[in-house]
Amino acid sequence: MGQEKILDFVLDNLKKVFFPEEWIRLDLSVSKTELLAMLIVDRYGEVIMSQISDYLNAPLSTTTGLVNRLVKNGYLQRERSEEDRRIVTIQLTDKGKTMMRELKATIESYLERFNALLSAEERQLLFKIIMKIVNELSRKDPDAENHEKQDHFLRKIPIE
Amino acid sequence: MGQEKILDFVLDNLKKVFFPEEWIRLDLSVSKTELLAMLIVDRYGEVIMSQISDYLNAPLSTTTGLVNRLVKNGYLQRERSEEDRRIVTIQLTDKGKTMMRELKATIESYLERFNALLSAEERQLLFKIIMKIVNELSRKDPDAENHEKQDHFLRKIPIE
DNA sequence: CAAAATACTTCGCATAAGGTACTATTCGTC
DNA sequence: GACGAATAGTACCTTATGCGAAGTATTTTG
Repeated sequence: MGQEKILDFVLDNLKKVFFPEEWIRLDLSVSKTELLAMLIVDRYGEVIMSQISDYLNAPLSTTTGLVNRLVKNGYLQRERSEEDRRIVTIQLTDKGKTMMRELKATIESYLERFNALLSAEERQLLFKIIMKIVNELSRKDPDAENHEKQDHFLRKIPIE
Repeated sequence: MGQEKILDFVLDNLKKVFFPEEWIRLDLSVSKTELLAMLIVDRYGEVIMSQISDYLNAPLSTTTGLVNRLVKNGYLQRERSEEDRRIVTIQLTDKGKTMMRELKATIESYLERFNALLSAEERQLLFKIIMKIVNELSRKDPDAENHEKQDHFLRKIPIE
């Protein structure tokens, strides 16, 4: 397949790239952004509003609205911190925890489906290639530096 | 890397999956949906409103608003068909064509960057793997059948 | 030729996202 | 320990997007 055909292939599949939620069958009751917010809460157990904002690269005003919705719909709960009363901490409710469990189960079933398609060598090489590409992409990312300076958190998961 | 670590890796990168436009540096002056509309116009040269609606899986009322914006901003032009005066045909303006050219150039430069990272064998195997995964994903897609029955268009690009 | 179907548009509403201004609390420093 | 600056959030308002329902114009069909 030549370079031009690859370009055509990419263009024909740009919709899938732009709207992955349509082909990844995660029939979600929350929006993509809401899911990401819940994800970060799930991964840290408890977060503060600013951490969600940082993670989403969104202003606090946006996060307030987002969390309002998730609280109203029973996925998150707010709590005013006692040590620093400016701070509001956010946790998952039981309903929220259940949803995250289901999300993980869905993703795992996808991973298994893909794994089944590939041989051990293919799997390994694919992993290597993905890492190369991820590194290449983050290398030229100007956010990389800006972001490091004043982070509320950001944990790096060491791979391999 | 074990299955669980892969899950963590996926979860940690879910944001990149959900919002690819943030790491694909396509500083766009139009929204994702608008870009997709322009893409389909570009690929067919001239389309009708219903074709855009079909492609976007959106009702015509949505498409009208979308095209209004793109016309107002000078990317598209409307024309009433003479053969069937109910039909409105859409084309790219020069400004729209320029934007699409730039989009393609950007994507090509990404492809080249990735290509440079991979050996010939890696490239080939990656292609094979992508095809396997794309096939697997589309295999279980219920839309696949529904869509075929009454399409305004939909061209399949034969790969390889 | 009248009724149905097609291709769109208009209008009004709902939601999401973000900017600006505001409140409450804590920190810094004198 | 008091007062201004900084921090953490919220409230309010505006804009953009998306869609349903109803309406218009044109073509098809029986």
